[in-house]
Amino acid sequence: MQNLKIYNSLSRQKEVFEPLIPGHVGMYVCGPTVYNFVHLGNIRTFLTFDVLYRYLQNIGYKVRYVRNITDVGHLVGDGDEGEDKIGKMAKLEQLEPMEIVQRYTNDFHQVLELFNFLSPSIEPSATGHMVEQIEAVKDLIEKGLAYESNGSVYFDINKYNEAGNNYGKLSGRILEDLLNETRELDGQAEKRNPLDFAIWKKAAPEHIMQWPSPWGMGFPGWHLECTCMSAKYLGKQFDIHGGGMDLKFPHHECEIAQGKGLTGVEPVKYWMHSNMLTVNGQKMSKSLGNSFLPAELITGTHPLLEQAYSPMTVRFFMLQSQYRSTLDFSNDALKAAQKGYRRLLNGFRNVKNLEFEAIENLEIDTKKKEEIEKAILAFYDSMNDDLNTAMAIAQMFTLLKYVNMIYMNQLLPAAIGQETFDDLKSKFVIFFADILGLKEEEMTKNDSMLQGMLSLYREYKANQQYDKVDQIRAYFKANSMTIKDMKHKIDWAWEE
RNA sequence: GGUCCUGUGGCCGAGCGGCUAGGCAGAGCUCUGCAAAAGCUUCUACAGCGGUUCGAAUCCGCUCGGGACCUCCA
Repeated sequence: MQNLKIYNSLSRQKEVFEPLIPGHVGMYVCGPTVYNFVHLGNIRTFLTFDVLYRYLQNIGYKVRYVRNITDVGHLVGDGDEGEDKIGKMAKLEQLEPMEIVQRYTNDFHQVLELFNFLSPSIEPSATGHMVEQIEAVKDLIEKGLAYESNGSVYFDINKYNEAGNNYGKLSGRILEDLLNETRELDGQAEKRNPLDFAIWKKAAPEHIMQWPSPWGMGFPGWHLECTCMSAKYLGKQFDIHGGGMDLKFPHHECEIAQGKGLTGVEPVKYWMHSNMLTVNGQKMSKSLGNSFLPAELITGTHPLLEQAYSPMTVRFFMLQSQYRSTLDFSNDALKAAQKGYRRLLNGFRNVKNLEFEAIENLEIDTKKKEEIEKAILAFYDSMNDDLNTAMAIAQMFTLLKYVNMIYMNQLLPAAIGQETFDDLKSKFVIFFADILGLKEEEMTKNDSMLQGMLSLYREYKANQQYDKVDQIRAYFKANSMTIKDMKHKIDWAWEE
């Protein structure tokens, strides 16, 4: 098996993953700003890192996964004079800011559960780390990398670069270009350089979220929280930092500058960025009005949706592409994913009940045995190749073929040997549930009732009462199920 | 305008110098009361034009199309 390789945005190439501390991984992912519902585009990013988290653990790493909640400091609009997002919603909805935060944090957690995301090890919030952030601002001023101006504090990019750093290296920006493109924004007069960014903002009296600081009442800049919280829980240097592609600049660029400025060392070893979810070729975003909320998806109520899709269908759909590619959302693609997912799911339900039966003098089918073993290895190789879940799923379908053949009595377990059989059985479950994080969703289902229906079916069929037989099939179909009428037994499956 | 990514069969989507990815849809076969399920077989590809190479979907150039970022964004 190969080593895990990760595409590092910093070097722009795939690198062999070597954690700073052998056997341990520190991973930080930018969480949501909880001022509104998370949409499907957000979910794609969290999915990428959920799978990474699962996979790292599965191959034996002890992982500390930190994902923050941004509950202050993220401004609305282009300028630094914009309103705080939480504060704005609080005014609109006439709620206490913390009510807004709580409401959307709760929603976020429900959504994560719906899509079967594992909880991070630590989920810190920006407002819970005000002391750390104020200390960091003080520290940066002392180091000469930040300056106060009219109650706000700005990070001094020129000073930072003079000290031998390179602001812009992550996103490939050139300082001069950035300067030429600087827009006319309010508050620029306070800055020594238009590119300097706020690490502490003075709050206007009517601003509802503000804290006392050595520079007066104010609130921290958006980029600062991630720097402080990642350093606090993962150390001044840690392994993986993830987030959506659209956070690369300026957010992650600023994080590097703050981290390096504070500690003198490169804060992150591997930067990972997941690509955007698009709708008709355009980035899904709230401002374009083409974003779906999870609730709209499950009920199928959004105008762009032809039907409802379950969370696992969506999870599977997203996993069929590689995280660094854009993924286009469409009804046709979702429908295809639904069928594929249910087929795999039926295999997952069946594989657990397969049992090995030794048969003497049965010749081993070497070709099949080898193909199974090859597919299992290929699954790991695919995951190791920068989390190529699309390719990993292709291997799952190869394995599914054999699961089905055994289940249908078309292949005897003994023909592939006990070892390969056991491996097929255990790995299929691990791949499906533990690594890809798929699961059986609760549809209307009652096992003992189903078994009763199936025994009636069997009886009617034996008596050749085909009208009754067809009737039972219709009941199943009405519940998204289908009867599998096989030579050796009768069973049911989710309709694909 | 600057920086970068991208264009694969009916649809989605991997691959990124030689080896049929895969899923969905279509066609045929086996099984079946008829079906369904499952297995088997099978049809459609690499935007266009040049170049490099023994060999290119994969590298290079140009043209055309799509997209992202450039202080809201996952």
